[in-house]
Amino acid sequence: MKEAYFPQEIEKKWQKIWEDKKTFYTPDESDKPKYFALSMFPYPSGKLHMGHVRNYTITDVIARFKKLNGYNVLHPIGWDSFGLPAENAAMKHGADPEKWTVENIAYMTKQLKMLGLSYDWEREVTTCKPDYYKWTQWLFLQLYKKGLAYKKEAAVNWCEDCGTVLANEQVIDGKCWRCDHVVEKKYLSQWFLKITDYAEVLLEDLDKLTGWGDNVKTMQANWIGKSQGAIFRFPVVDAPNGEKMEVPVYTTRPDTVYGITYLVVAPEYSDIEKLTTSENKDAVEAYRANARKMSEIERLSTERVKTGVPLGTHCKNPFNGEIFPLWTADYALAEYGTGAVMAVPTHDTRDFDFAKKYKLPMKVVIQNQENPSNCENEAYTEEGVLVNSGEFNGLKNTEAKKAITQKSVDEGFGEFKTQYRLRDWLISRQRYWGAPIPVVYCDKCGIQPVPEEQLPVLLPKDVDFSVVGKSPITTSKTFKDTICPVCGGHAVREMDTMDTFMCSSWYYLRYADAKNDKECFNREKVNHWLPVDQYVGGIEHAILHLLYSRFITKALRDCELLDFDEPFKNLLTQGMVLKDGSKMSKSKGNTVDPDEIFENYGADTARLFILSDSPPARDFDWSDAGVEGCYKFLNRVWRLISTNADDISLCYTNLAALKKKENDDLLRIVHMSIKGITNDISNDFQFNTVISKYRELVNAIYDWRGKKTSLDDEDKAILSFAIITMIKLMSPVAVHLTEEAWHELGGEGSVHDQKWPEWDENLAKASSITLIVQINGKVKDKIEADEALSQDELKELALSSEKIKELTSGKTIVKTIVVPKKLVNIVVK
RNA sequence: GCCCUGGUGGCGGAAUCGGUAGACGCGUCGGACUUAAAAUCCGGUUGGAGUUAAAUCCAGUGCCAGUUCAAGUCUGGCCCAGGGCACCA
Repeated sequence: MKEAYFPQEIEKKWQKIWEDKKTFYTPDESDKPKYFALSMFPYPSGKLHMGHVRNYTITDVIARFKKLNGYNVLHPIGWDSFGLPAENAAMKHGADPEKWTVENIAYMTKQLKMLGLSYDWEREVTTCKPDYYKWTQWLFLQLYKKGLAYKKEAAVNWCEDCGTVLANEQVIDGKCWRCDHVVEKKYLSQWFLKITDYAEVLLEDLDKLTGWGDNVKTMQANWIGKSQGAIFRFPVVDAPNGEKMEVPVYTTRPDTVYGITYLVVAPEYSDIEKLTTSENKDAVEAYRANARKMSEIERLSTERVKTGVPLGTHCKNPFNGEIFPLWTADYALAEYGTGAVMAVPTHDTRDFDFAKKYKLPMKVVIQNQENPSNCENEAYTEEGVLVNSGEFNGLKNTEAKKAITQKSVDEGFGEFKTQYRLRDWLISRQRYWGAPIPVVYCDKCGIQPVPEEQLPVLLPKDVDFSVVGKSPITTSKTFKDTICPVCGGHAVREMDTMDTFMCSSWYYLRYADAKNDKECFNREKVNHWLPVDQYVGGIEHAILHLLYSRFITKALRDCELLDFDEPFKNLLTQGMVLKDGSKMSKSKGNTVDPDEIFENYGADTARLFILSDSPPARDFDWSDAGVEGCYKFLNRVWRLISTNADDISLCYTNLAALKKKENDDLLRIVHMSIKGITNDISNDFQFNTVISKYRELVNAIYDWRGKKTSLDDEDKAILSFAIITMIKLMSPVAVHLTEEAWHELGGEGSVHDQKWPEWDENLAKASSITLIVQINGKVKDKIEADEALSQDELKELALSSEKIKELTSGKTIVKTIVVPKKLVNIVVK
């Protein structure tokens, strides 16, 4: 065995052998239990960054650990390869997005292989390839048949910079998630998926996800935004055209209904023109025009002073017969509830601000009996008892909610209503580089889905990427015109492509059956491998990808394509990789190129380091000194093996020799290491402590060896056992070094096909215990003791300590607490 | 405003059950080896008091209370940081 550690040489060699021997390929059939370990697949942006390295290393170690523990592990990888950056690069460099994407995938594949990841490359999926997007289109058609995909004209989020619409989930603080450009509203006819049909079950089933962090679950729950309240319909008393009209409102505060003093409709409210008197028409029109011009950010700012104008008409409150005016104000949102709000200034802070500004009347209807408020300076939004509320006076407001709504139901002008904040998922994109939405528009037959046997609807190649202001796909001369599948007449194709999140919301299913060209996946195979046992990825997908995937899984279950309802059993959201306290980014210039690390230190160092300093869920601060430290440690491990190689034999299973040495400290430390490392991995994948335990073990072997001038056979057995076990324990992390060492020591097959070491509970502890002796809870003495001692004997031992005698002399011992094998606490006065 | 997560040395962090606070590493200081350096090895490193040196003592896990023989860990109240949601009626 070479004396020096040359990672670059070893790593290349083994990567090739593993690939040639298909060491990490996964059969579908196996008598072992299955385990599906999955990283969120990458967008092929060009090069791996450290976030990828962290993500894939974590999942890789999990996959390897499970494999060594007897599981048939599925650990695949693929490419989320449709999307705007490819198209932008095409526009900039005149290249084809496909070419750009394929080249990036090739480069990043090389990098992934350099990292030594145990992927089954036979199952690689690439969302931009026709053999994949054919099935994305097919799934869209199934959703369409189920009534879960529909087209409608609506106000949608438009990013001028990206030249496309965005889903609600892709608008962050009024800006585009990808480019940060301010998002505008546009009225367009677009395709939506009915995720709102699943709002309740998406919320409810969060409880089933015991393997997910609360942070992600609450984020999803907030996003779904369930609230319970009532709908009340208020008759209009003076509609200008004499029509009999009513304005429905949604409220979560039916208990305040006697306090209504006006009503607000959103500027986009559908019936607003019919509700405006001729005298007020001009002012209302001007107000609406102004609201249209404002950006979402401006409009939704809570800081902004509220504005509005009266419509001139009035409604009647069926509860008390009061007449109140109608206003329009942009603090009412057209898309939520009914687009109209009943205003109770005394008990809602927004209504209060508005009423103060326009000097609208206020009426207190809820009172805190101990500390009544007249609501002159602020709204009273706490709980209380109803006043000025007719038959409901004296009721607690929590009870009144139900009673008042019930009355509206009985009298026919209201109902109980559950409302969600979640909106349907807009999947149309006015871009080229995506899966074409498989529908055509026939002059006679209207919207027609493309027949399944005609899939895939291929992306045209004859497009001009230099066009501005429209999708490049519209420049194709071959794509647009087609034949109607129903009447055979002329039809035009849908020119929009699908949101890439549609492609990524089912890719994990395809891994179960990646090469199937007859179906999107075989139902049995998908039921066998799914749900994913461990999913690992960034928190930035807490809502977007994870919510969409949950929805698609449930929808496909309802389409009877699979038989489970949650795709990801356990979720680990890994923290960000930081440098100098902030996220690595090109603009900040604080990135570290993985290639350089591979070149200078090797992949094993990179893998070891990225796991070492922080638990996976927390942010990780990159430090060059830390990398250096890990490299030194691997050198130390290598030296330990190479300098002792002659004394190490794989026949360490010479149990007789080991048995004789049961009290050997090293033997015990090895067993403790196996136990500790196994538990740390099993318990939330605490790889940082796993690595400190590697170091402790290595240090202990060095210490033990340093104390021996010569080794007898029993010593050699212990040393062999220690080093071979160390190699196995380190094999999921230092994948190349351990493989090389395994072979140099004469090991058969791959170290990655061995069994994970087991520990002996009796040996996985020190041969004696350190008894802690406390007085009044403070440590005063430590005594080496036999662990077999009884409680009384421990007490005796503690009291016989000279130090303790001295400290307790002249004092009364009130009580003595003995914790077996650990501690004695003497309480004195 | 509501919700989630976190707060421990100079730094990253450790501490299954309430039972030795600071494992392991980084940094740093001192030493060995060397003509010298690198590499490697050994030792110190929470703060304060104390001593020639030690022994030893005191304080200490964001703050304030509480429960307990014993609290980083449990309970109540607060402060700070990060993240999510938010004119959602």
